[in-house]
Amino acid sequence: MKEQVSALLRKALQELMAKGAIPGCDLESLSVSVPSRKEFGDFSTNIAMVLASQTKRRPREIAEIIQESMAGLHDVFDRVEIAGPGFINFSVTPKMWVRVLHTILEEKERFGTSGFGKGKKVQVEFVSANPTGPLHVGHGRGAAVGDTLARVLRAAGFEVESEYYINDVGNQMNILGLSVFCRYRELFGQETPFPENGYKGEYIRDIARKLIDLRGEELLALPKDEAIALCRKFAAEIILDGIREDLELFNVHFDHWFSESTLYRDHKVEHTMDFLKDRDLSYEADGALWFRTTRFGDEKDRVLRKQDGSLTYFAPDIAYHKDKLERGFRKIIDIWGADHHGYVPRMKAAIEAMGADRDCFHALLIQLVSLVREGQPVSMSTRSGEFVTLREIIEEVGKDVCRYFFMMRRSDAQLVFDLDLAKKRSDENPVYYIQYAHARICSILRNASELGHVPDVSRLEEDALTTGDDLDLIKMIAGYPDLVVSCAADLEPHRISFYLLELATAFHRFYNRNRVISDDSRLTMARLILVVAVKQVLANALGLMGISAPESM
RNA sequence: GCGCCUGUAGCUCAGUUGGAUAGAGCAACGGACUUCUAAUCCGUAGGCCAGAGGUUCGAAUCCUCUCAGGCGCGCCA
Repeated sequence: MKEQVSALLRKALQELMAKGAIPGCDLESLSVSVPSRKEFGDFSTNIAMVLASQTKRRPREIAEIIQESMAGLHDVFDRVEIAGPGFINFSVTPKMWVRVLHTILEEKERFGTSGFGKGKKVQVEFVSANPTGPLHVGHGRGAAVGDTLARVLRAAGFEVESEYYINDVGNQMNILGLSVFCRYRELFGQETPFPENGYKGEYIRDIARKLIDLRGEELLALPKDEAIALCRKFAAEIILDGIREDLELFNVHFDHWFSESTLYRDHKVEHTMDFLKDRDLSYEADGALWFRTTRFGDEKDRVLRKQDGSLTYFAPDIAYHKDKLERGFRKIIDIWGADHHGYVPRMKAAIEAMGADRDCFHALLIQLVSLVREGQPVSMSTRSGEFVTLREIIEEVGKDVCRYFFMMRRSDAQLVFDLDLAKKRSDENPVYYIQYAHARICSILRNASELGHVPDVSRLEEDALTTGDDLDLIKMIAGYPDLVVSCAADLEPHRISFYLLELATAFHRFYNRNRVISDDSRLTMARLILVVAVKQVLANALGLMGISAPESM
């Protein structure tokens, strides 16, 4: 609808400009918005004020010219008014609004999708936790945000690939192997000093036990290095399988799992190092190899190869992102913990060094999640192995609640996860509130069906819905496609959760003040179609968040 | 010391990227079930948008400074 209004306005402006009645300007920046107050109509534009400020003419004078040129569109607008300093406000006719219902019922689960992204290839990489332990709540937030964003971008017409980067190379993997080996030996009564920086969680013992089930005491006889390597491989596989299961349980699916080790296997790290060297973007100093990131706006150069000859984490990461570029992604989105924010400038530098536009890379930073139970913070620390896993939370409060709660805040704001609230089945819990709206509609439809009322769009009469309550609801769902676009454009998927809450509120209000099924068969049909449309939008938006839309509760 | 993020109602937070009289939810208070699911609704109250300057027709939003909190500033990952 907004698009239609925008198009009509654009057409009117073009004609006026051609006649020289108003100053010219590029129509790209034309902004049509939904005003904050109902009295200001359905849509509003500030174009007259923008044009006026460019030419020192009075805004209202220009507004009047535009108003006049659009006054004839009676089938679309009830009113075109000038208000305030020079806003032009449009009120769309009820008939036009009712037509939106046709669109929704025809498009069904496709309603809200658009061609905004124009098929541009975009990659969203998220979670990417090291396979050294189970996913914890922090990873859960990244998973919820990343998966929702991927779905949102897809709906907005981007060609999206979601990816999990497996850090299966490097020191932390050796420590993992060593940690498991120590527990393994302990289980045979061979006391072994546990590494200072080892993984202390109980899951390490579980893995050691599984290893014993499979291989018995075989490893004790092997050379230590070999035994540790075996432990490492075994542990990584088990942990990664666990991560996959947890994500599946969380309704998060990846299109692609990318293993860091393949970068070495395929010599991509090596080639990247050569690439930088050939362009004089790296140099030797103090026995190390440095990348000239300062050429691309970083505050200091960064080490690629350490004095001891081993690579930093950064080196394969550059190769990884080079690979992303080579795979043809025009927009690369990485979702990281906020504690990695210092890493953004050097990654942008790397992107630019590889000849791409630095703005095609986006790092979405996810802030900390803290858990609260009975008003008390739940203590967590990864180091000591005392952390609450994602799986525990899902099992305690349910997948749907969990996904919603992680999306209740902007991703760069800290999140307090209230476990007691999450389990409450009342109006305080937004998830049940929203799902209840969906279930209620399903119930109405069941009752209607028993009475022989079957929603049929072809029998929808355009003047059957006239009350403010009916139209408010239509306007709300009509705005859904714009919401999806704005979430995709700004990479802010959390807005979906707020929209859902507002839509559910609008529906519950409607329900309490109006009857869908009544003696008036014309109105009954129209309202049935209206609630089917609301149900569809609720389901579509919940779907973007990976949350179920129950038929009954 | 330098850099990034945050500061909006008693609490938790939105605010569509500069628009009109700043909005929700919870908590508080008062109401609504003979009615399609009360896991619901309606009403009341609640504000120096941390503070001070600046930019302009117009600022919670942009710029500068100050204050408060969080996080970074590894040849860790």
